[in-house]
Amino acid sequence: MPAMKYSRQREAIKEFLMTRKDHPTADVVYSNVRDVFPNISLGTVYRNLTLLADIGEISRLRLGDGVDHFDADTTPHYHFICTKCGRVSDLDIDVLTQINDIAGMNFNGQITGHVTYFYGVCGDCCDEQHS
Amino acid sequence: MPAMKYSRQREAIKEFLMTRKDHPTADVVYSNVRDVFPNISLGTVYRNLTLLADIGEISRLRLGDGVDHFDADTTPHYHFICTKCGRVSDLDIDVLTQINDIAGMNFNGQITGHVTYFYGVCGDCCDEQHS
DNA sequence: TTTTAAAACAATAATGATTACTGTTTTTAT
DNA sequence: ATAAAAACAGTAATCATTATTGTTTTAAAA
Repeated sequence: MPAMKYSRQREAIKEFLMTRKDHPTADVVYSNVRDVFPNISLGTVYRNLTLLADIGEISRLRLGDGVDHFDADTTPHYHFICTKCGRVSDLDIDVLTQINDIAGMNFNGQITGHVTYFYGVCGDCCDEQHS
Repeated sequence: MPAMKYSRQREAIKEFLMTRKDHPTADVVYSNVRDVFPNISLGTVYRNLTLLADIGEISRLRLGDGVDHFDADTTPHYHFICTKCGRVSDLDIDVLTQINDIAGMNFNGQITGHVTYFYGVCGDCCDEQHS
């Protein structure tokens, strides 16, 4: 495990991510951090996102849309994906630890966690349907 | 929507999938169907898996490991992924419709469904730890 | 049973997200 | 200041998947 050295690029990536709660993808991070570091490369963005995720400072979301999303909020919480506009948002509910136990009934093995995301139509897209 | 014509390759793909309950990936399907159709191409496998999924005869699973898995069992059910060996297995529990309602509290929008998969250590890998 | 149009095929090229490589620059500890 | 290690930019490679193309199957009509 190589010791981690400070880097201005990594700080900028983390800082950008903290300003957003829409769980951007790597290339959204890239195009935004480019405002501060015009020469930053996409590889650097990916490497640092992976690094930050590995040490637990951010989390990587796989929401089944083929692209990784990143979140500066590492506290366990659930996400919602709008099937109309694709937007990702946080849900304000407690973690459903009890479903691990439910799933563990009639199962030979140990269940330690789960990944869940909810889908449907977001508030904005609901409004559009009525206009 | 083009009319679907019969194809022996598609039938073989569906038939292979029905013999397996470990949710194989496209290239596992490919290498197995090749025993019957040595000239079948990977593109044909992908095209037919997508086609079968689109008409609801099979389902496509995105389990966050970067590879699509396929399942001939289209009845709604949950999956478990072993963090040791990567094996995917079915869970025998009812669908947790109530968690959609829980998630919908304090949320501005309509929640119509969820995707959940559980992880942990499967029975076989648990056994290995004690030997 | 030929004919014919559409769908499916095999082969292969292209795409898109992500990771790996390479030679140069930063960081940080001596 | 020096030097070793980490990080960088730039770019090439990888991997899963999708698209293209010219040929073969299918299925239905002539």
